[in-house]
Amino acid sequence: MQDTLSRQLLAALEDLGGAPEGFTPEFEVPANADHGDLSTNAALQLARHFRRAPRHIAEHIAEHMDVDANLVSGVEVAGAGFINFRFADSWLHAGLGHLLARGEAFGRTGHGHGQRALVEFVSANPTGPLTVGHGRNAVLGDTVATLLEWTGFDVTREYYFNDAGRQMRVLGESVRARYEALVRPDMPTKSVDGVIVPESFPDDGYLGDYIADIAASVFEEFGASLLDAGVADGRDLADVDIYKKAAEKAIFAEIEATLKRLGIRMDSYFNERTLYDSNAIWDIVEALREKDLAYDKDGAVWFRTTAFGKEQDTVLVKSSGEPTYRLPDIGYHVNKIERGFDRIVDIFGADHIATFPDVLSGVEALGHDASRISVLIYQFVTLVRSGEPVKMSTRKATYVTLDELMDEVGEDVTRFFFLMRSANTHLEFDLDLAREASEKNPVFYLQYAHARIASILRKAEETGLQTNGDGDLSLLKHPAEIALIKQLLGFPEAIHMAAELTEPQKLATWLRETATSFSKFYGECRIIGQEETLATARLQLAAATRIVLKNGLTVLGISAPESM
RNA sequence: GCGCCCGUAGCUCAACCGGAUAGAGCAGCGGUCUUCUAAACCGCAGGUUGCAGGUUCGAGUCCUGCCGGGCGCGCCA
Repeated sequence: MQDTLSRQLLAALEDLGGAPEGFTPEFEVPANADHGDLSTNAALQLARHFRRAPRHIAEHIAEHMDVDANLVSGVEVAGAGFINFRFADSWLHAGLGHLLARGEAFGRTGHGHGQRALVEFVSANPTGPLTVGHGRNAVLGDTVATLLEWTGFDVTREYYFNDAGRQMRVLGESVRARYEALVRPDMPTKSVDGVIVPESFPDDGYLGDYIADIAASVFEEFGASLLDAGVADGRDLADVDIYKKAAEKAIFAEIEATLKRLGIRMDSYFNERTLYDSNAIWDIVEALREKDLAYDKDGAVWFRTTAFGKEQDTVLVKSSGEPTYRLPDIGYHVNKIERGFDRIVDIFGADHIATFPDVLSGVEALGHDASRISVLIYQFVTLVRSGEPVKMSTRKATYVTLDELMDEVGEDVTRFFFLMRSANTHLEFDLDLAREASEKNPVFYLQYAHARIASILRKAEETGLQTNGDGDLSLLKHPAEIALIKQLLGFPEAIHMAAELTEPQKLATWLRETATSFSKFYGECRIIGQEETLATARLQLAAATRIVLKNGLTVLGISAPESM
């Protein structure tokens, strides 16, 4: 539609001497329905070029545009020089027919056809259960991935983790201490952050109950044999591996189960260690040295981030010889590009805001196209309990787990809760009001509209009306019907916009408008009991609405119930 | 101190690369079920878009400076 209008508009400008090279008119859907269905500010933009009043140009265009009456029923000039187009009913009816024919594929577009996308999200090291904060990450990432799939990309969902760092070692030591206490119940204890722990427990160890559970499973498998083997003093770091492995396995299993509850399945788990094994990170250091972007100082290797506008250079390799996280991060992103992904999306918490530009600089410096990488930053979720913010720490186990949240409000509400707001605004969640709040959650509004349509279709079938026939759609002329059709036909664009901007919240907002539009139609236009041809046509409009709501909810990962 | 994000109705949030009269929900007030699901619908009320400038035909949106909140600023990740 826009392409057609665009061509006709440019043609109408020929008598004025033509539009400047490369000029493309912009169209938008006006906020106010009085301003038509599609509007362009082209005349305003061209005023300077033609040295004429915008209104004058607009009028010229409106008069000289050769529009197809089957597509557009009206062209009007308004305001300072806007040109407003009104769609012809026949075009809307044809669109509705197309929608019904496409069914559950309606909304899918081919923008990304033939391209591969990688969405990296969650990426929590397996040191404990997923928390509410991880939930926001997981739901955003999964939904962005689905949006990209709907716009034609071949999408891979990837989870990045590191099981070789300090965090994981401390985790293993925590498990080992709990295990020791199982073998020797009389072992001395001490207190860490107010929790009684075995004496050998690390001071910065993980305090959650799940650590004891993992220790118990190790004890079940090995009995006391690990101590008998002479590693009981707990000072031999090599042996911590057994505990670490056990913890990693158990925690990953739990994480996967939690994600599964949310309807999320990862396609790939990427272990940071891969980058060490392949020597990739050391190749990067050398490459950066050659470009004079890396140098030695104080026994460490530094990255010349000042060359990219930073105030200070940053360390890539510590004087101990260990890389900082920045180096593998660069390596990881180069790896993503080398794997051939055209579009790469990272989902990061706000604490990464300052650091990922370094990574992009590194990728760019190594001669790769960093513009393929986009980063979705989300602000933190603050939990409020009894009016007080809850400090969240995985180590201290003062978190609320994602599972607990789902137990309380359900999976659908959990997903929608994280999707209904723009990612870069702070999210405050009052646990005491969780249940109450969930009943007011707009997700029910969407599901209700869907269930209501399902009910109508059931009832219509009982009445003997045709629910899948070819009614005469041109009978749909009521303002509420026309408004609803226009809304429904905007679905592919809503998906595309949400995907393009990586803002799933746009789709959630759009779906709410759709449900509202349907409610108006429902209130004003009865179906059952009307003259049969009209009833059949309206039934098809209802069926089309159901398709859009179902597809939209599916993209968001939320169920579309048949009844409520 | 420096960097990034945010500031819109009493509350929680929208507003599609700058567009026309800034919109919803909740809370408040008043209406609507003997007919397809009232988890709904209709109406009323609610605003100097934090403040002050600037850019232009036009600014919630872009720029500058303040004020307020958040997150970072380590040879931690």
